Amino acid sequence: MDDAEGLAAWAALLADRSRAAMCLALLDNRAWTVGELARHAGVAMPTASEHADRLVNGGLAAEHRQGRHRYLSLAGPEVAALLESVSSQVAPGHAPLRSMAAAHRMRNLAAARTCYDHLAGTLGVAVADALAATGAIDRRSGLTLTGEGRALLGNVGIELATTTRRPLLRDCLDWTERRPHLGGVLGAAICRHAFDAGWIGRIGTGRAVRVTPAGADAFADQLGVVVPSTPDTPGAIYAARGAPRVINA
Amino acid sequence: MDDAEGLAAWAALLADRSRAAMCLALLDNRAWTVGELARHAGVAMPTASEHADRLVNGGLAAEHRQGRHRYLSLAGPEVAALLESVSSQVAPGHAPLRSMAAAHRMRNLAAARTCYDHLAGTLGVAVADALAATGAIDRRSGLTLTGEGRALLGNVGIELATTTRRPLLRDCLDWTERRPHLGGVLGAAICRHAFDAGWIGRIGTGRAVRVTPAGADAFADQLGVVVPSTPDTPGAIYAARGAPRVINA
DNA sequence: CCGACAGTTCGGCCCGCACCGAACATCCGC
DNA sequence: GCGGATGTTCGGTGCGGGCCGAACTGTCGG
Repeated sequence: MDDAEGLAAWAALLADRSRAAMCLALLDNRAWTVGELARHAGVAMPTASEHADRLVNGGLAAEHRQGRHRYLSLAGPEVAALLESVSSQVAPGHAPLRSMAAAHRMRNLAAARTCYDHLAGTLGVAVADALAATGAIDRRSGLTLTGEGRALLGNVGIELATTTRRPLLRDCLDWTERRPHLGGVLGAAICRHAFDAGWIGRIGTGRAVRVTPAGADAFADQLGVVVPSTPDTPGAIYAARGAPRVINA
Repeated sequence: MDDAEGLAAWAALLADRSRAAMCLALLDNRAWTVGELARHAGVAMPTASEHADRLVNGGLAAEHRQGRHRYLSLAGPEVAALLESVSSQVAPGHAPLRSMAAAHRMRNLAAARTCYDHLAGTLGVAVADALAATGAIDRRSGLTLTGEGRALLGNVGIELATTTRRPLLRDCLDWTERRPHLGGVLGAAICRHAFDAGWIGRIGTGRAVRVTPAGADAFADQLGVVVPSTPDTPGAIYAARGAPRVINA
């Protein structure tokens, strides 16, 4: 009975359009200031400030005050995973797109994006499929990283952190593809390496990413991934939105 | 931006104490009538009826009308999994127990219970640990059912459905133990077999289960599980609550 | 020291919605 | 067909909370 109280309180944090928008924005694993979140959600700053209080007090977000800025980020990978799960669950009935720009953004998001700290969209699913096809991961009984997979990643230069209690790899239901992509330590390591090696880069300021020409070759040669074509988008479209800044070293 | 709308709408379904209580009740994978849910949540029937409408329209619950009864159940395993995930996330800060009876119920729930259609609590975690210890499942790289595991289950007489798209096995973070127990097809098969073979039985009308004496031997001999002691509880404690009925064949 | 900027606090408005009682609609058992 | 039980519909009430503008605090830059 008192569990219900806690569950309801937790859900209430997401049960508001503005807070939901803020949480989804934070899913890009970067820290946003209150002002940026306010612009993103389309509310005044006092309102966003109150929402920020509730998200932090409710344990959904962490704050990081620095000078006159107050940065918000998600409280942790568990929160991100949960938000993604809920999003995928909700996704089926999504509203029709109203403008060319929105459709363009949607195409970019669907093609390749980050999901907290790993790859998602057509690209993310393609990576998961390629690793399964080459035997780097095995889905016949559960989900496991094979010895060949470890060797492959070692050759590519992807290190897997072993000191964390986080699952090594886990399926994350893709929001647009409705099929699983890879999360966990493995998913994060691949994504990080793809950024570091210049295989991918952000489109504008959102979660969408673009595969670079060199990246397309690298994905194909080193991971056996057939990279889907990326529509790309002039960054100007995003210019109206507040730009989140990265603070973590 | 319109994702936020959907996410908020979904969360709003759970963002009410009464609806949350109803959903948690439905987690026992049985069908409850509106009246039972009303008593369980402590609200009048008209209120519960409206809540039922919203849960069904929102896709969280399915309804099944039969005569003058209207049975509610969770919409599916995905919904159950999501609810369990959220519950585990929320659990850490749980309120202190106010009565002896509540403490008793809590002990029973913590010892052994069902989580939708698989085993949870100390028992559920013990099963997962035992399968890992005997090499039936492998956690070194992801989570897989080994050949030995398949053989073991075959000997015990547990059949694994292969026609479903549901994951064969997956970790489900335990609400009380804060460690994973087994869900998915495997978790459901083990739980079903434990009921069918008389290894476990329900305590009262809730989610709590008790390991029978024969069951304790069977768990130990056939699955290598050291069964934790079950406090057991006189069913009378539960008598005040409305009793859910099982309708599925 | 002073403007500009980021964020917070406060007061007030208003909408949504959870809740109930009463009346109504169904269905069951006798 | 007649109670009695299960649910639903309909008004009405009250509370919570989302929102904003205005005033205030604190920080950075010069």
